[in-house]
Amino acid sequence: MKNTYSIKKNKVLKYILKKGIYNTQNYIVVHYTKNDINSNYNNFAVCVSKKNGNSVQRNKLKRWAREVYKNEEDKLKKGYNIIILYKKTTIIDNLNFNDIKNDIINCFKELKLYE
RNA sequence: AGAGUAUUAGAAAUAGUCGCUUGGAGUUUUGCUUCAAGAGGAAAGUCCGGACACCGUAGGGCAAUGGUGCUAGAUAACGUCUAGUGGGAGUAAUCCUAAGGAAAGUGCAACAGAAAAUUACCGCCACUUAUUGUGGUAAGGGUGAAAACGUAAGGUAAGAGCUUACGAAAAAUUAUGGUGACAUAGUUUUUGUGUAAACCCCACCUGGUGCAACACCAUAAAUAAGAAGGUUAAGACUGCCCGUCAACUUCUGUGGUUGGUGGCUUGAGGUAUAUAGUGAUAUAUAUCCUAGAUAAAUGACUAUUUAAAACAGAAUCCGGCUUAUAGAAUGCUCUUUAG
RNA sequence: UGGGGUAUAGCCAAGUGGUAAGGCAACGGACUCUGACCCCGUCAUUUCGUUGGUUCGAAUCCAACUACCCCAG
Repeated sequence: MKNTYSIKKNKVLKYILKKGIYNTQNYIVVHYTKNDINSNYNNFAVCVSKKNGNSVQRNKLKRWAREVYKNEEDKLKKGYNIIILYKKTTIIDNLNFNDIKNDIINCFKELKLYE
């Protein structure tokens, strides 16, 4: 992930979740806003709730989301803050990597984040 | 066939594409290339014990609080472990055991029952004023979770460890064995309810906070005080000059916002062999260096083969305990059946 | 990372070793022309989050576990 930075401040996350535009799929919610500056980079974060399982399953969900973002990074527009949320009802037992991948790609398409 | 116990490992291999963290080397310069390494038996719960750091303390002791509680040993230490003793479960292998003191003192023991610790309701016996009385007695009845050693004989007015025989338990003491807990045997005395996971007594241990500890670097706002400087259109002493104060600038300091670095992984380490020991473990020699992230790395996909497989993710480190755990493998032991 | 607390009927909640008070709700009855208020009665029953232990006896004492909540920074 060359041109992205991770979001570290709690204030920024809350601002994006309040003011941002979002779209939902079966397992995933994506929020985004524009950056203040006309910049060449994106800010990115993944959130997994504690209701989604124990730490192994949460870690795996995070890795999947980061993997999808890494593969789709070059096609995206620049200058946005993006957050990927998992819904509280998603459980890892019935899921594959491809389900998550299709969800995220559909979200990005609906939000018109592709160039 | 069934059971017990101890230990081991806890998905693997090949090829390809993309990618993360740390370290080394190279190039070049802050990027790239290449090489190597990269989660567990419980990393979990945070239930104990330590290392380490800071605070407190001259050094030590007593008390309080809290904890532990058979013996000997191991260990840095422990509430842990090993080997035993006593008690309990099991045909057995084997397993379980907070297991000091109730004869230091206090408290409690509902209902029932006469009585829950020096007790007498019914009853038995004697005397009698002949009964709804006095005295003796605790064998029998009944209550209860628990009732003042058990059985038999003697004895007696009736009875009673009152006496005797056999047996049970406790205390003291002697002898033998054992490092010791304790065991065996004998003598004397006694038959004194239960509860300490109720207070308590006895013995031993115990200062507090915790890596978000702590150290260093840079840094925001406001600023007591001190030192130096000497700038001015400027305030005061003072009308002017010098000077001093104030103000100004810089530094120290105070204050503690934000970010970073260290602490951070070579250690009560691992592996192998030998020796000592029943064992936990210890000693010696040789050899090896095996995660160190910071919103948190160790991953994703494709193809082939075996397999269909759990519980589960390091966060300062170490020794234990407890809890979760698919299907397996290996060693030893016991019981039953058949040959 | 460290520390603390709670769990009792559908809901709220008392109960400090001797067999679980009370209120709301629910159900049944009574009153009323009908409904509400009022009145009477029933409802924890192998049982106090789960498991095990101490005790004659445990919601209560002890240990381990589960779920939820709070605090410091």
